[in-house]
Amino acid sequence: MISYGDFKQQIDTLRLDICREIYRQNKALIRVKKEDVAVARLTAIFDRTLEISNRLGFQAMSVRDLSEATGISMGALYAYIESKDKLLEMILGMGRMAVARVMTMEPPEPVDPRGQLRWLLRAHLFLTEAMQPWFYFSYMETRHFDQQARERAMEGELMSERYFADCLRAGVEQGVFQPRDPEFTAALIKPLLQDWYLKRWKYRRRNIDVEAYADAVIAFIEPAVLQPAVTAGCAAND
Amino acid sequence: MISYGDFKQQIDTLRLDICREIYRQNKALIRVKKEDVAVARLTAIFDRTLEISNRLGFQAMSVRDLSEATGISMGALYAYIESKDKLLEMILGMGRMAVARVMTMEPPEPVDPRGQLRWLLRAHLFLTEAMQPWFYFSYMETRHFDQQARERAMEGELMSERYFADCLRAGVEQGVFQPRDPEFTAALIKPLLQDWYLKRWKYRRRNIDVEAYADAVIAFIEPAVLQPAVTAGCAAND
DNA sequence: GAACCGAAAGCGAGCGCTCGCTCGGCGAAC
DNA sequence: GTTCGCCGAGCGAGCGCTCGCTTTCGGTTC
Repeated sequence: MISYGDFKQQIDTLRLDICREIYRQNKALIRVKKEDVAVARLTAIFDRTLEISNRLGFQAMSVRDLSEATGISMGALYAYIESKDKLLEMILGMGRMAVARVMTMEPPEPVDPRGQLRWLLRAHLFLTEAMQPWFYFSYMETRHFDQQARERAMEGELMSERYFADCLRAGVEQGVFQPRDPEFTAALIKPLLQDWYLKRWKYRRRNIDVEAYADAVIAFIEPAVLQPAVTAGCAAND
Repeated sequence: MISYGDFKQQIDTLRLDICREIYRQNKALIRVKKEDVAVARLTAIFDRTLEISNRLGFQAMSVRDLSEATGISMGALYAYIESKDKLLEMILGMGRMAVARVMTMEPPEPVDPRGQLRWLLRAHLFLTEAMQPWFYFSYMETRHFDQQARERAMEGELMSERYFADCLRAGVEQGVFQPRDPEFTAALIKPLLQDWYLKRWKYRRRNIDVEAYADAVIAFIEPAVLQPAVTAGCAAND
């Protein structure tokens, strides 16, 4: 099973690639021609935006705040972003791309439903840990988005539930999991994963890292989904 | 066990009392003297504020929006609220009072840990259902509060976890619950309860009401906390 | 290497607008 | 007639964004 450290490294490489791709997509609107400079500054703009927004909210962040935080003047900022709204769109696009790429990574080897559930849980937690600012931002700002962006966010939520529901259904068919409503169970799993990036302070003050949290969540979920006969064994072995 | 309908009625009565109390507390700052008029309008101001804020965010709600929604002119509004910030404080105070009063309601009769856990879960869900706009507001706006209000919100979160942790600890001592870290388990229960008021759209589109959600959460949690021997019986009986 | 030049990138005061909030005037009620 | 409550135009501040100007960069000429 992949460790968080390895995972984090992959994500960090991915992030720069994605920023570069966003630059190329929006080349027509960005007035800065030298790609390396532009990508580096765009990345900084995104990072600072997430940081300030997650403290104050995106609306409450003024472009002057962002200018001060990045060290880029007002005028120069608008050479990189078309408007504050488009900045938000670019940031959302960046996160969606990252999620899409990670989710198409296959689990290391074909596994049984229980192993697959564990892999799914860990992968989700690791991803949201590596990109915590983005996930927090996306969760908290959803209601300020325009309709299209809100629908995309809801679809994202439902899609990730589908991964879990599919896995649960497969487990039920193989007799490994209890025959509970898989959609509902998946819906209950989601907030357990989201709590990790929404209330970091709670776990940080208890010195719980993402690996420990993953273990605890798995131990919490499995008794509810595994057939009772298997449950006892599970509770005992970690 | 109390039904949601009964519970909701109690809360509705409580709400008016609390608005009246808030009026009396802030009498010095409110320029309107006739109590009945003032309380009625204050209640309307709170309701409309929650409604607009939960759609757009509190910051994005302009006082002009609120004036239009309540039918009270700008000038008159400021006869009821000292400032937009104080309005936020009053609303937070209202919710805190309601929570405090409900939480001091005793469970109908002394029960075993398992029954008490069920009662706690249902009471929490019913409360957040009856006052969903407030809980949603409080959750989403926390980061915009000043430090004191933020600390109060965090304390509220931790306090409600403590209820669950205490209950779990009692169950462990009596041999009913598994000897897991009660604080951590309580921390995982919290997001399951919060999902109900944070993502209503998800459950509404599946026609799941608060009673059904409570049942599902109980069925999901109990296998994780009950001793395995008892677990099998639980999974079978609802 | 120095001097020069056009293009690229950066700068920040200022624009129009909306925000939270105020205040002088006004009608209704006792 | 005095009091109470309501009204909405108007205030300074701060917002997103622009634009005329300056600085920096990279190549060319002597």
